[in-house]
Amino acid sequence: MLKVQASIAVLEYKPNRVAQRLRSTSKKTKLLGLVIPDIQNPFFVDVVRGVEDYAYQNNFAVMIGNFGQDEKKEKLYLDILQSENIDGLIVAPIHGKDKGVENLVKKNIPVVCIDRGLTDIDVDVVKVDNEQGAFNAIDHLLSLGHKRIAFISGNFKIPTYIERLNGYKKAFVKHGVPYNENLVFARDTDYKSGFEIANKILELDDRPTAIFSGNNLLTLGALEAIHAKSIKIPEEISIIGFDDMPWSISLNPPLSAVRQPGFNMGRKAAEMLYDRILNPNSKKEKVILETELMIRKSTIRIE
Amino acid sequence: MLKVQASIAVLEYKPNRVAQRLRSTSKKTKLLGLVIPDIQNPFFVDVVRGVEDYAYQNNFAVMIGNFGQDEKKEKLYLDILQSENIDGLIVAPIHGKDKGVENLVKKNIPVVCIDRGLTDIDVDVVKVDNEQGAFNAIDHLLSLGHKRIAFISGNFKIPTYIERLNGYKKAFVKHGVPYNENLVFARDTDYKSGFEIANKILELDDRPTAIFSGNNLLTLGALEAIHAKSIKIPEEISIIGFDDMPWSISLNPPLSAVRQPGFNMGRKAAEMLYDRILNPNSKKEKVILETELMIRKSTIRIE
DNA sequence: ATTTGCGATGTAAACGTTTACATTATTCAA
DNA sequence: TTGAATAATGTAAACGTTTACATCGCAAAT
Repeated sequence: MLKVQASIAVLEYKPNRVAQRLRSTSKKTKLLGLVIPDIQNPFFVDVVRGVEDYAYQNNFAVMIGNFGQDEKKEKLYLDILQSENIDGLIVAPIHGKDKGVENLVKKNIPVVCIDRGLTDIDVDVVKVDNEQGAFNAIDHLLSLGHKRIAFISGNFKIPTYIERLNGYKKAFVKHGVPYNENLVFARDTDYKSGFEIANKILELDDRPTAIFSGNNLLTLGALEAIHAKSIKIPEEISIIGFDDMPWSISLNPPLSAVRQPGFNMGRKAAEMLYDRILNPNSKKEKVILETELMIRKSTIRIE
Repeated sequence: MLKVQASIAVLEYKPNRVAQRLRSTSKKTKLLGLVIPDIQNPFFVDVVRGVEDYAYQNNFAVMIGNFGQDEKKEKLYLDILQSENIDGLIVAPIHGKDKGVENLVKKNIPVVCIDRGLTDIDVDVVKVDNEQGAFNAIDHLLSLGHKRIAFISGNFKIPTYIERLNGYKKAFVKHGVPYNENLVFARDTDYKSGFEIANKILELDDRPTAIFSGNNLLTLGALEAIHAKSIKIPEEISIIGFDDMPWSISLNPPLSAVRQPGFNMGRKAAEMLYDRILNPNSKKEKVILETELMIRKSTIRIE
């Protein structure tokens, strides 16, 4: 063994990553940024795990920022990560015209968007076929005879929810059922919104026979509202949610849901980011993954 | 306005955090490390949110490592964070004799332990009264007339689970019911373990009338196993879990649980870490927070 | 007008690496 | 044994700050 190598071993020398990152020009410093809207949402936890899985295998460290749909907070994390000299960034932009993310792309910092793309600029993105996923859910409900189907959505500034709304509408068209815009409600993407919107829906004069909720947390909030009013699922109201969870089967009742492959999305995004770092000028890639409709016990046929 | 200040504003100059961190001696660089066992566990997500909440308010960035109870992975993250020149670290050590964490403490790097302490060394820690929490759960079950109460635990190398076991035993003593060690099962802390152990329990000749599960994920796994066998909760078996979740009320049935204040634990840990950074030689602090017993519908009196 | 005081600006070294090159040591063939 | 080739080691500058100190400019006081 060489003398230098031997000393490295003896002294347990570990290079200082800060100094490395400061000096290094070749992108070998190995730090990824990951900026997500809501770490309480199990879907994004899966994404984080996917990213982290790839990062770990490839000796990257990951710096995570959770912005909770707060635009200021997102901006701060973007600034921080940039001034941390990250090699690249995986981000779910707060909305389709996110200037903060746009700027990073323009500065030629490797960026891949996850769950949602950017409308005004060409960027790598890995997402799910939201329109098809929502279509499948509503198609299922309509096939079961439901006509009044409420949609608890997140904010329509987020492209994901626009796409899900499109799928929702398309299914109505297919079944020749008129679409009623009074039945779509959009607010935040958290538990509380789901709870509150569901309460409003349940108090409607002509109560819908089914609810389609736009994400994990909205579903869970809606469930609490329904149970609080002792309304029976699925006998009195059907519900199907976007996003599946490992424990969906243990909910009351076992929840029908549109499954997104969160872990794979995260992993794929990390892979793509790695490619982008190595190859900054290659064509931007759009990866659209499939959803899967999980039919369990929260949806039922009505006459 | 001064000329220099003016130029800073005009050019939108943002200091490079990497260079700052490299040079700075005063601990003003503002980077915290956070190392947790399982980001899929909603309890730790709450902890992360608490830490992040404090960090955001105080302009710290947080670098998160999720080690999934993999000792090598934990070691790697500890090394990485150290060579990132973090100002301090919040960590849930993989077990009570975690040499990696011990070393950091010895090197005088500010460390606060969360959820679990270290047995061989004096360190700041914020945790919950696990013994009391488990005692309350088992006391509740025994008061309801249960005598055969299985315990689905995590690995007993983790101090948390030893403490929970102690609470379990203590409750038996109080009620004068003999404690049966064949009813305590310890493996990993994840969903799968909960599922598998519950399966084993449910196939026991003299099937327990109640289950106490050691964490969130174990509970959820156990629920799936019970439902898969179409065993009715609470009529045929009662279950109570350590860790509450926002959606516990929407589980089938609404879950009785021992609530831990995860968010507050995270926040408190971040505060303590900040103090420790500012004041490296002050006396180490132990903060023990209270749990709360949430009685819902998964536990029932038997004759 | 000159001095004093203090805020603003300037300067150089240092943090621990990488980069690019120069130098020294070792190996192997002739 | 010599020389060439190659491996190992040495050197200096640079990355973008902070630190500590020196200098400058300007207002108020003399």
